[in-house]
Amino acid sequence: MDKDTKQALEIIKRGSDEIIPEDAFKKLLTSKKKLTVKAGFDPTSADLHLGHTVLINKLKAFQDLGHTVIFLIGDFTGLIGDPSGVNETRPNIDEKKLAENSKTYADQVFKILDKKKTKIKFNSSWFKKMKPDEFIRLSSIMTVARMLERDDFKKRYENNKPISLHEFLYPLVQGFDSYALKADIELGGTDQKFNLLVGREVQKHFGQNEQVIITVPLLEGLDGVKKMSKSLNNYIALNDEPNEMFGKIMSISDDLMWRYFDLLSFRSNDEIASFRDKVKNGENPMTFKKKLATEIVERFYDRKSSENAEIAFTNVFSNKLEPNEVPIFEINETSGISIVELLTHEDLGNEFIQSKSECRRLIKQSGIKMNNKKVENPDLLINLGEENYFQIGKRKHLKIKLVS
RNA sequence: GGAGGGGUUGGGGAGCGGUCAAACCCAGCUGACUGUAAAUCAGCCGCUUCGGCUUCGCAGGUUCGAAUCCUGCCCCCUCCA
Repeated sequence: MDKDTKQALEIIKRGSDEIIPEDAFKKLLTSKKKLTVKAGFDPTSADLHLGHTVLINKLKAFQDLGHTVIFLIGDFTGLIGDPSGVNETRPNIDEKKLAENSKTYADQVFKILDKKKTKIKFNSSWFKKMKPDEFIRLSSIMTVARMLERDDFKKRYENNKPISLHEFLYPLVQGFDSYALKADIELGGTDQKFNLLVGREVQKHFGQNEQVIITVPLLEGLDGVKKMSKSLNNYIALNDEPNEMFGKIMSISDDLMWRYFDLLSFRSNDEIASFRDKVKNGENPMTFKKKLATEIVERFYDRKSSENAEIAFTNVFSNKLEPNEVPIFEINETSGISIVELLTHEDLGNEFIQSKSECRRLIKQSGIKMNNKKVENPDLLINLGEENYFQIGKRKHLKIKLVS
């Protein structure tokens, strides 16, 4: 194996979980052939988050090595919903929604991938044409017993949780995509392993070379334990505002930070190793967490935004300064009102405090500051003409002017 | 078609005539500590004019009193065929 091939192998291996079969992969690399690398995404929800980008980053690595990347939008598979790792049936989604999501997906992905070098495909384009008899023949490749071997299905079956018939079709449909695209390599999350392997079987069944599969780990969410997902609300969305994105990254634990470095940063292995050393020798991990946050915000926005986000973060949280941009609200009343009434005023909506009960609770727990002073009396009267600066907890800041 | 099981506050899941706004766990929120860390600890976690009020799939009913019993309806699951 020559030096370039070796290096390529190393790049692809970083952060990857499994390469199956690895020998076949090495052979592919050695052949110097331009490889077709496929990864599929179901546009089942509108927003991508950083967890999804682990895979996209890997695609980018292939792209940078000169291979052909196919970004497959599962607008057909989306009708099924991938059962992988899921404990219950996914709801079906209507086609219109899928189309909308597909578009946002593509937009977000090309903040990482080079659009010109990427092929976008929709699997509806071949499945819509497929005749029912062909589809049935496809489904005959798999057996029910095989499907029930899968952990997720097995558990559901044992626990008397429903498994819908269409969920069995998912791996086959995904596998057929590989055949339709003549994929040499397919990437997926570790939870996709079964589906990816079925792809090999489908290709074999139709007399095609079997793809090599590469799995990448699922990124843990902000809690550091469960996988990042929207439904667990532990995610960083690609379209989170720069300050928010920065703040969320800063809130992860030190341990998790290294995981994020490995899977999300484009820094070299050597550089990351040197960061680790420095922390081990007593440097503040925050320094490096900021580097990570800056790199990622810059990837999805630009240099300026990421710098501003860092400054804003340091001001508000380290130096406890008032943020630069505090929203100001003007509220009309005929006379002075209590602080509870003010903060729960309908003109503020539900963004800050949900109810008067919650507001009183917060005051009791010393969670509300007015003009940097702890509020202790829920009946505190705010007079007409006053403009006050409120902090609700650590994160919510606002100014309210009471006028007649 | 038949037989069972079930729908409880964001999720999971107790409760099975009063002591229930409803155990417990998770998530979330606030405070202390900090590097907005994480971990930990403490408190909170339906609404309220703090008297109460509205909640336990929906609609009725029995009772002094129901999430708990009865009737009907809707929804979900499993098994047999």
